[in-house]
Amino acid sequence: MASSDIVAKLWQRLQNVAKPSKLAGLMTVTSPSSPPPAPRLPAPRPEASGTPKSLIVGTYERLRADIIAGRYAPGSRLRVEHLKTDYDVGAGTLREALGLLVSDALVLNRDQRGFWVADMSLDDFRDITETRVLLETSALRQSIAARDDDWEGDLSSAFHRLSRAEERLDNSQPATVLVNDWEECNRRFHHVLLARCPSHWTLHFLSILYRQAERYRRVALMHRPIGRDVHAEHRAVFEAAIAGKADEAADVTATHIRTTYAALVAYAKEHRITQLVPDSA
Amino acid sequence: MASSDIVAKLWQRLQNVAKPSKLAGLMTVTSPSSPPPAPRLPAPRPEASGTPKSLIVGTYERLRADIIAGRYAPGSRLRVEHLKTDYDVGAGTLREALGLLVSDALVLNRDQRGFWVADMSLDDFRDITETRVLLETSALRQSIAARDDDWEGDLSSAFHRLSRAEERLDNSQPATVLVNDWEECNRRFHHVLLARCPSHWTLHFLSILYRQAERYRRVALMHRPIGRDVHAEHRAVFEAAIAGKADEAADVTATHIRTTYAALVAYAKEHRITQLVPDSA
DNA sequence: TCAAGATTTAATCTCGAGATTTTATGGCTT
DNA sequence: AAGCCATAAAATCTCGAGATTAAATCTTGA
Repeated sequence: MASSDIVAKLWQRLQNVAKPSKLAGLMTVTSPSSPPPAPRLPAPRPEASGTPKSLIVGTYERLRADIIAGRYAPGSRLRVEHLKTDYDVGAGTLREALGLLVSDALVLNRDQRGFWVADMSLDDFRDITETRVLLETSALRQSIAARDDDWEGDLSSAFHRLSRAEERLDNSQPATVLVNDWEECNRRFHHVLLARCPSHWTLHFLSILYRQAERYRRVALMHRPIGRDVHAEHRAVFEAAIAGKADEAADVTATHIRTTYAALVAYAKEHRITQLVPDSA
Repeated sequence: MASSDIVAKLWQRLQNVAKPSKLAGLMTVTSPSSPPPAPRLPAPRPEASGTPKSLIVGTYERLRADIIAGRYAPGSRLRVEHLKTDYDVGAGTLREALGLLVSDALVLNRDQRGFWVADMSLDDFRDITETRVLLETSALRQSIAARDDDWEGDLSSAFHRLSRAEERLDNSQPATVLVNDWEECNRRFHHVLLARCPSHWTLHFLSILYRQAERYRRVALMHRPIGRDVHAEHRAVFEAAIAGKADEAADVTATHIRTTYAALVAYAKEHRITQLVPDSA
């Protein structure tokens, strides 16, 4: 309840929308029955992309981007009848795209009762964080145990690119394009780190958790840019992994993953105290 | 490759179908483009069930039961055009039901290329087993740490029922109805064990793994009935959990989960040597 | 005899309209 | 004034047919 409230406030700030009334502010996050709150600006349909994807997958990706970017607030309903005009596809197509999002647990679906965006809360983020620590340290140990020359080369490359992206972020104000850039480099670095892990199931679950964490990371990022400490953590993981020090790499990774959570909690508390104490309209 | 081959043989024995030619036997498991191998006997549509479910969910459950029971061989294609007549629903409905199975990873779906039953292999089962050990020991520790009187009562009840089901299986030949009964009791026992674990994500992933393991467990069960050692393991977990001995409970649980995998490997090897060395028709 | 390209077949993908269920609204009773 | 039931509105769910894409077959040439 309380943490969910805090996230709601963060969310509103991130979206730069006029703050609704006290009741509506709560409803937006906690209740599925809120009135349509989102501006009608879905991501454009890319005409000639790399590979010709099906309409379902294309719609799925556009919807996912919109959800992660916060165009649809957590807890808000996703009505097929409305969305199909926004995204310009049939009802069945949109329905299946939503089904894919349900697999990612970004969208929930109760039988005969429609779809809505999964809620966000600090408790949920902590759960995501700790589960990810458990799986990622395990996967990292297995990946390091099976390391080879190719892997070390790929890892060096990914680390280098990430470093450059972090420099760019460090030297400027947080801009969406830079955040997207860093996000991709960060994803790739973590992906390569675990590339030699033989457990497909562990990797599958981690990919789900990573996508979930994306929403929270984005909130934290827009307010507190990447610091040199984060870069130092990446460097420590990289060097330990290359050296084959599995225990050390796992420890640093655990700390690294938990750092984002701690940063969001810290910001949420500070935010609540200094800026959003007056909650009236 | 080799382990996948072994599972294919197990599968054929379980289904009691005439052994196809060498090529066809391999194709059935490894290739998605095999001719329709399954008998057309889908589960009947339950007319008046407990709660009125949507057609999509109903079809999903029928399909899942048929896949787990082995009516559709691993790797075989699931063509919407054929299935919609068998299950007597529209194409869109069947399509969405298949989408739900994709979430469970019991069915795969390549864009524009249709659906097929997920493959089975001993490697995959080992992965499932080890990932489940990692998550379930973690969840069990958290559940025990948060135990209370209600939980102990529920656990005693579930353990009692499981014991009775195991007695019934022990005293008779393996029959499908008894296996189904034991399966449900076993599921419930493990579910109650973890009921106090606060990590929803861990439990979510475990539920997926449990459903996956169901297919493999069923193969092992039909050939090697529940022994008293399995019952002893359940008792050990139960007593340690009630007593609050988290480390002990976790250790026994890990062994318990790995036992099923070891039993299937042992049977597969034995089976291959004594009976299926001649692979010709 | 083998390989590459064109034709045929078959399946998936997509859409719009109709049937069923849920939710919201208004009036009535206690 | 509060709670409950009937009515109305809106949304989900479902289906069949058409468009698009992938696979299989046949033909042609080297």
